[in-house]
Amino acid sequence: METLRERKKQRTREALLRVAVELFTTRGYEGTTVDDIADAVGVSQRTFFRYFAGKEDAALALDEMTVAHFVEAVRARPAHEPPLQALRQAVLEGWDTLHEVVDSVVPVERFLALYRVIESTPVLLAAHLRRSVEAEEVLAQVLAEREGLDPETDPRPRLTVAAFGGVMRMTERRWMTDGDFSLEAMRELTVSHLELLGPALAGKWLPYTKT
Amino acid sequence: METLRERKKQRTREALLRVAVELFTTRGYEGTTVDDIADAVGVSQRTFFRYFAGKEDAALALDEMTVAHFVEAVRARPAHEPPLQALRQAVLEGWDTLHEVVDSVVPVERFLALYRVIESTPVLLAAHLRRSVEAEEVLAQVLAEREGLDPETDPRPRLTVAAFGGVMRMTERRWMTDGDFSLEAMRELTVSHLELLGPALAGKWLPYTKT
DNA sequence: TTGTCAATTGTCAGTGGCTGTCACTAGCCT
DNA sequence: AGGCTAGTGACAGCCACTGACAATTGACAA
Repeated sequence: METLRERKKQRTREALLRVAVELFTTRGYEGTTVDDIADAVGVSQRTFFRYFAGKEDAALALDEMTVAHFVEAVRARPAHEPPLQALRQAVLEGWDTLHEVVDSVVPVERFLALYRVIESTPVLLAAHLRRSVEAEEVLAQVLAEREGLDPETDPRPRLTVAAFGGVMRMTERRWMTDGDFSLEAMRELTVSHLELLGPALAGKWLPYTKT
Repeated sequence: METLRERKKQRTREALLRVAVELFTTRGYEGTTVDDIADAVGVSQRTFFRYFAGKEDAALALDEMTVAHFVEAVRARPAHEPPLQALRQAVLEGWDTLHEVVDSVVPVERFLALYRVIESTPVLLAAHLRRSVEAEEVLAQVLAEREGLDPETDPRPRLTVAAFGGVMRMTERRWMTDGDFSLEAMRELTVSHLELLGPALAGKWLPYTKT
């Protein structure tokens, strides 16, 4: 077990994160000041900044956890799967097991609400995109290892991850704007987009028939 | 011709932009305050904010011009070209004619230096990515029109643009970090990446042989 | 030309994110 | 019990950014 100090720290951090998410999803990101969060938790503003690098960091902490979770899922995929297939399966797994990562802080629904805030707040969206791109670097490394390649000389790992990442973020955006805001809908969107990717990139487009 | 007032405004804006780029590339983005820029031009800080939405906006103004230029290049591509081919040609054209867009403010080399600053400054990179993603929405619309499709029902335009965009940004990053910082190198990287995209996404990877 | 109107600017005051410093308190360890 | 150290609060200060108002300057008609 841990020392009392560490437990206290953990509790403070969690309280800050929880309150931050609560306020961001109710009053909006810009409508919430760091003082609001600190006051609600009962600590000084200075203490908030000791736990989070910035307001942004608190808003994206949960997102970062899910990204790490996804990367782990890719690592855990059987080695015989082709790269794109491994990414695809890992994403679907990631969505299916979202609650395992997020529930310790807030219920999944609250996280999804936060996601909407991120997507609709320019500065948060920007930061989110940057982190996604950073994650791609890690993913490329993972793919390269799986295939026994060096990403510095063989561009295919990074290439695959970049295209895949582009499609995933486009899927997120459509998920937000299309009406259905359920994990099931996200699953379906993901599958159909990944299936269409090949044909869409290959030369001329045949007439499109929705499945 | 225009009124004196408009010419003055134009000159002020251009002076601000030029000085901003100058300072960002020499002292770095964070190392430059808005007051530095305003003082160097001889206007008040308030005036700076009347011409640019923020410090960020000044740093990315040139980038935005090149993006618009690229979108136009896509629009101008012959209708018979398949979508991905049109994007590819337009990008290459865009790099070849960079000077036409940028020279009116600063020499191309200075712009390339600014690009490095953007890529290496987290907050700027984030904003740059967000703008790129916004541009993708426009591009998807353009592709859809070319093919006579509705992007709301047919995901292929957005899909293509998303994958393409991912690859392009991955190319930018590699361009920065690989040694050769010339437009020619960028051209070659672009071509080789786009050529490898198809094979990289298709199932298992064959042994890679550099061309 | 001159007077009126509108656009542009500077000044000032204030908010909010974020950081450095320093004294103080509270858990830890012998 | 008492010294050590990690964590905290209070305070001062920087910088990006905004609203409000007054002063200036170009535009345009009488």
